[in-house]
Amino acid sequence: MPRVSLTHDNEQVAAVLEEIGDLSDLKGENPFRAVTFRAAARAIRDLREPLRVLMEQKRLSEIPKVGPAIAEAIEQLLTTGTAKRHEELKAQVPPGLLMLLRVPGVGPATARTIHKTLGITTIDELEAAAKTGRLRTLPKFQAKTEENILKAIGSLRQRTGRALVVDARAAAAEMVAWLRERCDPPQMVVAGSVRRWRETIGDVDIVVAADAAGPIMEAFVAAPGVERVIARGDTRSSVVVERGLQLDLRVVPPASYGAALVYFTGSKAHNVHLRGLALKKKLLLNEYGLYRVGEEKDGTPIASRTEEDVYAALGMDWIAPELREDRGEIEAAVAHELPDLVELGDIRGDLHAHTSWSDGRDTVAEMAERARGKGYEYIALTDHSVALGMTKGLTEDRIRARNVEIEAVNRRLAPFRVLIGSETDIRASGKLDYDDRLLGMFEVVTASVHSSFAQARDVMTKRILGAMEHPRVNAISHPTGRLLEKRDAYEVDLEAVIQAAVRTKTRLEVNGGPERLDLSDIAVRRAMEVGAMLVCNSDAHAIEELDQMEYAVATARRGWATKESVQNTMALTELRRHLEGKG
DNA sequence: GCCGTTTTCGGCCCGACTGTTTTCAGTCG
Repeated sequence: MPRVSLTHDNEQVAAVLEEIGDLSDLKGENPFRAVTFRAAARAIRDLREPLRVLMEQKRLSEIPKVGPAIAEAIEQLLTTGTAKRHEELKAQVPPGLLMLLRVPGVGPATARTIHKTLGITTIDELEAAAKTGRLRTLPKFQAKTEENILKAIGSLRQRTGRALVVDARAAAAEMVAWLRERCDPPQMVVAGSVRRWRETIGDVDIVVAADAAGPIMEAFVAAPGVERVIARGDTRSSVVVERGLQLDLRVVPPASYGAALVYFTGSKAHNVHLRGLALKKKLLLNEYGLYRVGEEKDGTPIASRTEEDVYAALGMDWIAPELREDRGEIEAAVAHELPDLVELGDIRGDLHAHTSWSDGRDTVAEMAERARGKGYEYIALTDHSVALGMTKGLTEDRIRARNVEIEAVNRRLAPFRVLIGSETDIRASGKLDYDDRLLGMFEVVTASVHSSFAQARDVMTKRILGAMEHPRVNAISHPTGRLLEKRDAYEVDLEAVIQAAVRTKTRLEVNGGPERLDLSDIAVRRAMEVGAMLVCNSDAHAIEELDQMEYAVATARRGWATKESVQNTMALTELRRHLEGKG
């Protein structure tokens, strides 16, 4: 999974180096050259210093995989914005071939073949060729391959082009910081789907309460990073920033702040339902306040200043933004029966994180110290099992070696506790990647699917259920395997998995990786209905990513999860009792 | 392209899986 880079520069450079790797592959150059460019990109994402500083201090060559050629490209990128090597490759490789790589199952070799023989450079052309059976004329292409490519294109098309919540939050935070610095409005909040923690974001809504809108609008459209101004008005402006993300700013009078917040937080369905409810009470709700019908033009609102006021005036409890999807939260609020949602502060530890022993960036000690710094009582370090060769999965010898390190850290940081964990692969056959003896070496085992995503639904379901039956498997990680805007969930009978979670006391993970959020909020809701237990995890591969717990908890909240339903809200002693018995 | 020596070029985290093949290339993680 790509990590969040330290700075904007670092991320930009990493992205270009990665693209050089792809282009070099497409051109058919020495494949190890591409490997190196990608490795350098990864090393840059792992950096803890800005590239610019390293360049100024002539220390670029200290970065792993950065030699003379890549250092030159980095310098060019940082000083001129482009790299010679990148431009040359772009000129030599037909535009569009890069897009073909986005089709799962199409790699550089396939892309090259279909371009050379059929002249195809776009996904549309590829789809047409597959539909008319022309792909079949190529060597090593049969009906099945054609079918797979069509399926892959189909799911590619279903993607919405929405931003991941992590990217939208970053863009929103940058803008909010800028506006605070320039104008410091008394009240400002990011509303909309960002505030509701939806898993993907269409656009970002920022609501500000101020008497004079002029200065803040001015600052908004002049913010760094604004690529295009769509609209600039007295109460509302819209701009487009990087990657096409749209930011809307609404300025409302301070007296209307609460009502505006309700209105701009949404969801639309929630608002429609609320307004309908208001009408039944002969009230009218708009973005300025709650009024008696007929008085909205010149009357004083019954409520408007805070959200709490507005909900209370409608005879209901305040509703957490994560619940505002019109999925029963309004009825529950009227009946004063809203769930007592789990909160970030309830989390006592993280049960899924990686270290440099497998594919993580940071050491056991660094991960443990950061976890302790977050106020946790424990962290399970769950490095990968052997099947994931690419991730340096742990052999028995390396499990033991890692244990020595963990024990030393535990002595030093007590009473904080590092739990000896494993993220064990569930292989295509359904077999776990470690035998029972090796599994017995771990205090926490989370099992997950990382291969053969295309298995038939019943095969995949059996595969996962089989793992859940195993007495040493405490949890199933990212149970559906989806990558938002990138890869669909695999076919699996999720209802059967949720039922099995209750029966076998296996926990279902809510994975906080912003591209996963898996289980989804919908599935969490179902798990709550049948009484399955969850565990909220960061799946961190670096110390900063421990903060991804926030996304896991938000997703659990969207699924109405309570503290009692999330296992890692337990204190260590209680947790240990559960782990021994399973669960 | 980079690395680490076997100091001047050979090897490059590698295993599982698929779809096409009778032995493997390509993709994925």
